[in-house]
Amino acid sequence: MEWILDKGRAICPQICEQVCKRIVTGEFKPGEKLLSVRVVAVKAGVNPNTVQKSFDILEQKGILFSQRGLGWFVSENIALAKSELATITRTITQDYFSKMKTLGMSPDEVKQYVLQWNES
Amino acid sequence: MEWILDKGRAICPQICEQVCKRIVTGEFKPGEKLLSVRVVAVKAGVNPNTVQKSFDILEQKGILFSQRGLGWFVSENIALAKSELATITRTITQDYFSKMKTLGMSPDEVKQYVLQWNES
DNA sequence: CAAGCTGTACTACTTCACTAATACAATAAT
DNA sequence: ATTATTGTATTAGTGAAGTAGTACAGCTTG
Repeated sequence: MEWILDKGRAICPQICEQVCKRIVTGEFKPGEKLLSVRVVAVKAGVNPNTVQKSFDILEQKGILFSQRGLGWFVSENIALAKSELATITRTITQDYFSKMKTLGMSPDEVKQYVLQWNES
Repeated sequence: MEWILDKGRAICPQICEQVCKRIVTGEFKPGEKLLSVRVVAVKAGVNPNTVQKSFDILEQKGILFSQRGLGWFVSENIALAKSELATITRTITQDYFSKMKTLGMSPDEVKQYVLQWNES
């Protein structure tokens, strides 16, 4: 369970994204217990409160749930994570097109530009 | 000269981008005098200091230059703005691919996803 | 029961980007 | 020369995001 976070972006949403992704890819299974807030915080090199906040958000969306004294668990309803991930993907792409538009690129030009992209 | 800025992103780089774009598209011509820092600030609904900072950055890159008591002017060397805009475009795209990768999408999958995108 | 895990809550501190206000310097127009 | 407009500089304040530290509550295991 590696946590590669991009400093410079807000950490909270990144953790949310990562959890959703791992659920969708099957790395986290329904009902599975996650590592504790503190442990994740250390592994990710982040403050426990930030992890807590992220998990709270995911709980509100029904993707995770917590049991006091026990830990955090993956919800049985994977569809929620799947849908959330799709929304995130969409939002990020929307933002990308929006930014490129302010630089004077039409959607079609953006598509062409992306197509010829090669590099990681 | 409209200034549509996306709150939520840092304003400084957005102003820099916009100026570069306008130079490249020919809206701002070499040697042309820009509106004053204060006027731009009002038009963009932003603080004059932020505009000043942005222009300073562009001056450092040789894209703009200032004359005390006179105003800000577009440099004769448009290639600099062109190159800067290309760099920005590239960086934004790089970031986009990077974000999508953390969501589990390979570059090829990203390309497919972008291709079928329709919406502004 | 006691110890050691958990989640939860709260307050204070730091940093960054931007805002706000003011003052000063240089140029042009009158 | 005076006035207005410009760039420039400085200081202080604000809000968001994250850090840091501490404390409390509930569950499990020995």
